[in-house]
Amino acid sequence: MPLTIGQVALAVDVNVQTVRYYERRGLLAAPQRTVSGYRQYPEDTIGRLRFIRHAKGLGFALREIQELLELRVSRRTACDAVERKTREKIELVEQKIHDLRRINRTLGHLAAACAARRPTDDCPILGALEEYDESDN
Amino acid sequence: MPLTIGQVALAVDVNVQTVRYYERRGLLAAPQRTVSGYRQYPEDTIGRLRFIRHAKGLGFALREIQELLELRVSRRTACDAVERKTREKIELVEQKIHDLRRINRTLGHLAAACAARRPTDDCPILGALEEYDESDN
DNA sequence: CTTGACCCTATACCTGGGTATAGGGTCTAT
DNA sequence: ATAGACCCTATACCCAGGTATAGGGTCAAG
Repeated sequence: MPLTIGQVALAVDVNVQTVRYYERRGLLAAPQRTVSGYRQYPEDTIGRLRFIRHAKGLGFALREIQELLELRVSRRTACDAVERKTREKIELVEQKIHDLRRINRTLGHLAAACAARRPTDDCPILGALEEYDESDN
Repeated sequence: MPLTIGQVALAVDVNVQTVRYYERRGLLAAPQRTVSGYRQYPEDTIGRLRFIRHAKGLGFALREIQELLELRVSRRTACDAVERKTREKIELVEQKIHDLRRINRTLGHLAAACAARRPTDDCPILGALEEYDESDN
C-alpha cells in the first residue's frame, strides 16, 4: 500500500517540499500518481531518502549522491562503465575515511593530553593539530 | 618572512576573497598588518587553510570547523571542557567513518557483482545498495 | 614618476540546497 | 455538504558559503 508524500516526509523527517525538490533534481524518480494527481510512493523511497540524508552529512553534493544512486539503477547499461565509476567512488570514499581517521587520531592525542595533565599543568594543546596538512584534496 | 594574502591564497588554491571571508567568520585570526595595511600571514596559515578545505569536503560546516580549530587554541581555558568537546567530535567523526565504510562495503559488493558477471548476464546491480537504511543520523 | 600587479574596504551578487507562500483542488469525518 | 487536514503547481524567498565589483591606496621595476 503506497505512501503519500506527507507520510514519507514524516518517516524520514524531511520537509514535504524537499521531497518534491529531490524529484525535480532527479534524486527521486517521479512516482505513480492517483487519478487526482497525488504522488504515491513505494515504501523503499524511505530508504532512499535516508541514504540521501546520510550521504549529505558525509560531504557529498546532491549531484554526487545522484551518481551514487544511479549506480544501482543501471541494470542494462554497460557493466564496465558502472564498475569503473563504482571503483572511482570507492576511492573517493576511502580518501574521506582516511582524512577522518587522521582528524580523529589528532583529536585522540588532544583528548589524551588533556586527560593526562597534572593539576598544575596547562592543557597541553598547542601543536597537537599542527601536523595536519599535505595531500591536497 | 610573512606571506601576503595573495601568496597564501595561491598556495592553497582558494580565492583571496575567501581568505578574507574566513577571517570575518573567525576561522582565521586577523593577522598582523604592515604600516600600509597589508595582511601579513605566518606560514602555518597555509596548513590551517588546507585543514579547512579538507574538513569541508568531509561534511563539516564552517561553524563546526571553527570549533575543531578552536580546540587547539584553548591553552588556558578549562581543560575538562576541551576534553569533553574533543570526545564529542571524535564520536561524530567515528559515525561519519562508520557510514562511509558502510557505503563502501556496498559499493564493493556492487563492483564485485559487476566484475563477476558472465558474458550473457546482466549486470546484477539491483538489490546491492538496498540494505542501507536504519540508524537515523 | 609612472605603470602594472598587487592590496584595502564595502557592498552587491551568485550557487546550492532547501523552505515558504499563494492560489487552488481532494478526501474523510461529522 | 462542509471543516480541516492533506495534496497540487508555481513562484518567491532564505541561509551558507563564497565570488565579483567599485572605488581607492601601495609598491617594485623600468
